[in-house]
Amino acid sequence: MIKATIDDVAELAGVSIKTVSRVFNKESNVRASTREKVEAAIAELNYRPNLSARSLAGNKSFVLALIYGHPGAHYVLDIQEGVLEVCRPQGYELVVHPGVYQDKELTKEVTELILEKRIDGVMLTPPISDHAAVINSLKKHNIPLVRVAPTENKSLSPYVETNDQESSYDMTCQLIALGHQRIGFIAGHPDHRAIGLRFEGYKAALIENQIPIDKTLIEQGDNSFESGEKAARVLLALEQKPTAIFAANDDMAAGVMMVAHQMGLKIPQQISVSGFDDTPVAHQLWPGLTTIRQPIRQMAKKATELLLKQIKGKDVQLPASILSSTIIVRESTGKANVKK
Amino acid sequence: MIKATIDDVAELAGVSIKTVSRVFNKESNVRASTREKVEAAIAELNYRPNLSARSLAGNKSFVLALIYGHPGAHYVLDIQEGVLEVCRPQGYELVVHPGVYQDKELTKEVTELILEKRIDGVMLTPPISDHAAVINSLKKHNIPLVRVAPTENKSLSPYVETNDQESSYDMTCQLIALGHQRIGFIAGHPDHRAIGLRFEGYKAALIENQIPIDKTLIEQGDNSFESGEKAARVLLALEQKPTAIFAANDDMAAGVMMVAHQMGLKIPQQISVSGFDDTPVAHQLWPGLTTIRQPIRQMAKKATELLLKQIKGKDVQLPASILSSTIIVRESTGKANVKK
DNA sequence: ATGAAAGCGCTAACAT
DNA sequence: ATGTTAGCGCTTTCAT
Repeated sequence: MIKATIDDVAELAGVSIKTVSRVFNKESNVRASTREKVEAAIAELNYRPNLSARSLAGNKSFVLALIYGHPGAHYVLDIQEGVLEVCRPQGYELVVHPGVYQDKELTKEVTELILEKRIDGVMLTPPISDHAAVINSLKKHNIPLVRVAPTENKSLSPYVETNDQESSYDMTCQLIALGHQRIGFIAGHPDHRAIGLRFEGYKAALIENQIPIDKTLIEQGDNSFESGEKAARVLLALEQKPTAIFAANDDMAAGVMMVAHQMGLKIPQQISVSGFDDTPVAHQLWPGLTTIRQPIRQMAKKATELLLKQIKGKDVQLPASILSSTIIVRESTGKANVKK
Repeated sequence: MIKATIDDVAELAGVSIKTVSRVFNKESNVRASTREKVEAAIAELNYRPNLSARSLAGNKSFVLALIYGHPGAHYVLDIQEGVLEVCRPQGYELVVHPGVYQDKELTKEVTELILEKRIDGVMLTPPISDHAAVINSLKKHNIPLVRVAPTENKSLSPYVETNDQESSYDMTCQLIALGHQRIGFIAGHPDHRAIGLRFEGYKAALIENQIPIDKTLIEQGDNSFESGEKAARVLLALEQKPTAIFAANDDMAAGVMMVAHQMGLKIPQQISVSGFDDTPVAHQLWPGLTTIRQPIRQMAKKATELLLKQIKGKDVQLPASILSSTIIVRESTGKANVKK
């Protein structure tokens, strides 16, 4: 079936195996006519080079690793599929490694993985994109690295990011335009730095619109639904309730909606709610959640390109391009119901 | 760093490389004292065998492939992590391949993947577990195969499954016990056979309880939220409305809840709703969705064990063990509100 | 522009 | 119980 080796191809094409190798690796110094002969032989035999042999001889594995923290299943799967879409056609495979940011063993785990499997390049996703020890170890071993949405030490590796801060700013401005003045904010998990930027966007919008920042309106969450519920219970029990709550992710926003429903508050008439991420939950909730959609798959594709470029020894310039998120307006936000 | 080769270890331990190989591969015929010497040398040099060399010489890749259809991001990620948990400690890596059941190219894609990457074993998840062409191709190439929740041709490969049908039966009985007589059912995508069994469970429960099966209460969905909405609009517009709706998955159940909310129907007072899968959505909806949780991760772990057993040439007996699902009761189901 | 020869680091088959 | 000798199918180096 696929038993053909480089020798078979060489024989059929009437050249040496080195020439076949050159054709396959798109090296120069092959006459066009020779190249065609070889390509015909490859096609006829349905030849595929043996990866193990290539790796052994060339000291490369043709394998990339994706180390992911857990910002949600859809995020991870989207990243994963984006990477595959780009790396497979270029002959690279992907190995995935679920990592836990707080795990003391994480750095060791990752280091062993890349050393044992001779990984050619690594991609890190939030929150691990900002994990200093992992990054250092990778740099030390000189492994090509690319990060998705890092917030710190951006000069350490190529990366891709999205305009989270700007989107949050826009979302907040939109709420203000709807007449909201008391806008609650539920911040994300502190380990997850990229989500921290969302808070910055919120603050910037308030300042820009000369609305004082009221600390009682700001709660700390941890990205989970439950933390959203907890924060909402605090915010909605305030004497001066917010008329809108902006949660740093959809899961927490879903928690807010749950509490609002339980308290008999009408959304959006009595309380507007908005989230961030546009997870599937966002449009399955009632009412539909106004949120922000990141171009996750495109980020993954772009990042993979940057990684492969590095692996192939090409220069990658910093900073990488920034991809834009989009506000998705659904039914959970509406005009402020301000008592006059 | 990890530059030590088998020769270095052999030299340090004062034995031949073959003996080192034997120790590493846990072969017999090594004296205990020799084994210890070798192990000490391995530890001292932090030796890790080169995977490529092992693959090339042994004609094995130490790589498994997971071909997944798309039954939902959490399902996929759960499976993936379950597989990794078992295969990594045994020295196997995992390569993932998102496949589309309807894609005409799927069989070719999978075949090329296993041939080019010299995959040692393959796991199929629903709905691809029942994809005859893919299975045949794999069998033809003699690749060890394990399937998650197949419904057909079960003798073709080892597999793991859960008691979907029984769970659906139990869920339906539970609704009946709450006084429901008119129970709507929204069936899943016909390509996804495992979900079809859920319908069988529903029917069995009705028959058992001598409730006539009313075809107007049965709608065909496709596993999507939108199809759940569509089906709910039909069911809830019936002259003789159901008092409960059981959807074959959570996404469709979420669609039902959305429509009920829009129609101003109180859940569960006017309409009970239940789903299947216990996706994160289930407890983020308001009210919380009564549903069924499958032991996805355990299934994946069990399946991986079966796959590795096959790869190592051990006999695997059919049928494989059946793991049990659990009914999770939340607030979306309640007593039937039957007008007397 | 092309080829010959020497490994890459391991396993397998066969000694001993 | 342990060692020796050939490869596995490529890439690399160095000729030509």
